[in-house]
Parts: sequence; C-alpha cells; structure tokens
Amino acid sequence: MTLDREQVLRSAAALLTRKSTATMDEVAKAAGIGRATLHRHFAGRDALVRALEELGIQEFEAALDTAVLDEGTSQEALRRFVAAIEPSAGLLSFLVTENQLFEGDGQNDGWDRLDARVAAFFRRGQERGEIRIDLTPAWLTEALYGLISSAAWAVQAGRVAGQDFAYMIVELLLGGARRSVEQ
Amino acid sequence: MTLDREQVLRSAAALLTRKSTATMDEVAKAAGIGRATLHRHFAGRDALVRALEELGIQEFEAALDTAVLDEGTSQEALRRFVAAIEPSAGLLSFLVTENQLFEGDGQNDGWDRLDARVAAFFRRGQERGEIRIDLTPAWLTEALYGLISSAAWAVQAGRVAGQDFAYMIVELLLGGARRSVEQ
DNA sequence: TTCCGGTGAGACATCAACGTCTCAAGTGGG
DNA sequence: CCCACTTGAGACGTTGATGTCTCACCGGAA
Repeated sequence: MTLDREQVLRSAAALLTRKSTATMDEVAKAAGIGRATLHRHFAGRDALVRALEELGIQEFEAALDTAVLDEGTSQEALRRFVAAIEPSAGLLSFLVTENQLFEGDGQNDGWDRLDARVAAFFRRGQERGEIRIDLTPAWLTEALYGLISSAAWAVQAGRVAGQDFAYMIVELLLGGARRSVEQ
Repeated sequence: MTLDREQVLRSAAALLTRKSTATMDEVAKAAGIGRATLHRHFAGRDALVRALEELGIQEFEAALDTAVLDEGTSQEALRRFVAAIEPSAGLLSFLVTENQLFEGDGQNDGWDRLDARVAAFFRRGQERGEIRIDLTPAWLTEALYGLISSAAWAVQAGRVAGQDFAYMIVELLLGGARRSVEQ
C-alpha cells in the first residue's frame, strides 16, 4: 500500500488549521498512519510545515490563475478569487500565522511572488479608477489576508454562515460597512 | 526591590506579540529578571498567558470606554476606538490567535462581553442607517479584529506606515476599497 | 507460492522546556 | 546597624515531543 502523500498533507492541513500546535503523533493519527511512516516521508515537523507551505502556495497560485484577475471589473475579479481560495482559507490562515514566527530566517520566496500579484491587482484597480488611491496596495493585500483568515475562523467557530464566505469578504473589502446614500 | 508586575507583563506582551512561542526563559530575560523570579509571580506559562489575557481585556475595555461609542457618528466613534486600541493592538493580536488554540475549555468570558459591546455598536449603527444591514454585526466584529491584527503586523513588518494605523483600518472597514463616484 | 518493499507498532535515546529547590547576595525598612 | 525579605543564578529531576531503530506483518508482483 503506497502512501498517498497528498491525502496526508490534506488531513495534516485540516488538523493544523484547527490546532496549530498539534503533535506529529496527532498528525499521524489524523492521517490514519503510523508516526514512523509519517517520519519516513517528512523528515520532521519543519519538513512537514514546509511541505504544507508548498501546498498552500500552490493552491494560492492556482486560485490566482483561476480567477484571472485581469478580466472584468475589480469586484468581479476579486469575487472569483475569494471563491477560488475559500477551500484553502484554513490552510492559508495557518501558514500566515506560522510564517510570522519565522524571524527572518529562510522564508519561502513564493509568498513574495503571491504578494506581488495581489498587490499588482489592487494597483491596476487604482489605475483604472476602481480602487481608492489613499489606501496602499500593500495594506489592501494585508487586509485581504486578514479578512480571509477572520472569515475562515468565524465560519469554523459557527459565528457566521459558511455560504456567505465570499460575499462577506468582498463586500466588506470593496464596499465597506458604511451604508451609502444610494443604497 | 519589589518586582514591577505591570512592567513584566508589558515586556512579556511585547515579546510574545513578536514571537508567540517564546520560552519562559526568554520572557524572563526580556523582562530583565531571572526565570525563578518569573515563576514566583506566575505559576507557569498558562498563568502568564492568563494574566496577559486579563491585561488585554482590561485595555480593550478601557479603549471602549475611552471611545464612548454612543457619541457622534459611527465613523467618529470607530475612529476614536481604533486610535485608543492601537497601543494594545499587538497584544490583542497575540491573544486572539492564542484563544483560537483553546479548544473550548475554560475560556475567559471577558471576551464575550467585549464582543457583545462591539457587536452592539455595529447594530446601533445599522439601526441608525449608518451601517449596511447585509453584513452581520458578528462578521463586522470579527472583521474589525482581523483588520486590527493585520495592521499591527503590517506596521511591525514595516510594510505600512505606523502613523496610518487608525486611518487604514477605519477607512477600509467603513468606506471599503472601492472608489466611489463622488470621490 | 515466494519474495520484496512498504507499513504499523513499539522500544529507545535525546533534547528542550518546565517547575522546584537551594544558596549567596543585595535591598529596604525598622 | 541589623534583619527580614526578595532576587538572581544555577542545579536538579520531570515531562512531553522528537527522531531513530528494530521487528513482525501484509499486499502485490514475479
């Protein structure tokens, strides 16, 4: 029985999303495999996290590709992206906080590439006059990540409905909470 | 030389904000005291975190009191609150993620009280017609926390300017990133 | 059937952090 | 001045997670 590496990473992601301090033993049990087997495929906890990082980056990138941020209005593009990233929101949330722990040492540069793509999206929106120019692309990028994490957590905690995930994020990020005059 | 408990908690908060997995030894060193002394005043890591939780709740509550959310428009009130919470943003961010680890066991009910006050603020805004009603108070509350955390982190990482802290959060949360017609 | 590679279970040593304790030193109050 | 109290430093045992290893087992391929 050959190990399904993908499936192991999936269950590890699901577990670590809920409990970021989970033990290697817990991760193994969650994947339905032995701890020894887990070690055979991932040299250690660090290696596991790095593999999850690769997975997260890959899914993030796939979501960006799927969304085709260049097409249509900023709102339409962002809505497509958030909908595409939703299944990975928990993993992303875990990786973001995990990344904050790394104090500057070898940080996967994949994140920089993704940050750049998202920031570029907001910048294009500004150039087309669809996005405010008094909020920097860097801040909008960070805010998007924060809202995705918050929404993922709020949904999991049952404080908000899961079906509203994309709507909540996009409406708040683009439209804001203020009730405008025309609506 | 009597130990300054407040000062110890401050430096612990500052350290744990940056490195949430810091050791008791690191916390002690950061506070300029010995590990034994730290243990004399906080029975263990849990006790320390709980003390920080108390501090965070207290500062959060103080910020809510300072802001007087009932007065003026929602925007003015929110701006006052975010400005008041800014010094505690890092600590809050740490406590929020720390809280997510606690799987339902004894959770400080002070958070519920704070959540209720914030949610009530958004609900009042909705009733006065200042806040959209298609975004629930619960989501707006979570989103506010997420934006505060994101902003605190982004400022510390040097990705955004610290002086824009309150402006960025309030403008994005209330106004949204979309460029409106009249502005 | 017979191998062979991968697996699960468990034993084992290692290591880092924890919590406790002791003791010398220093401070402040009486 | 002296004493009570607190601190800092370090030693010590304990715990929990880690990483490695062995061995029996099983399923698929020859």
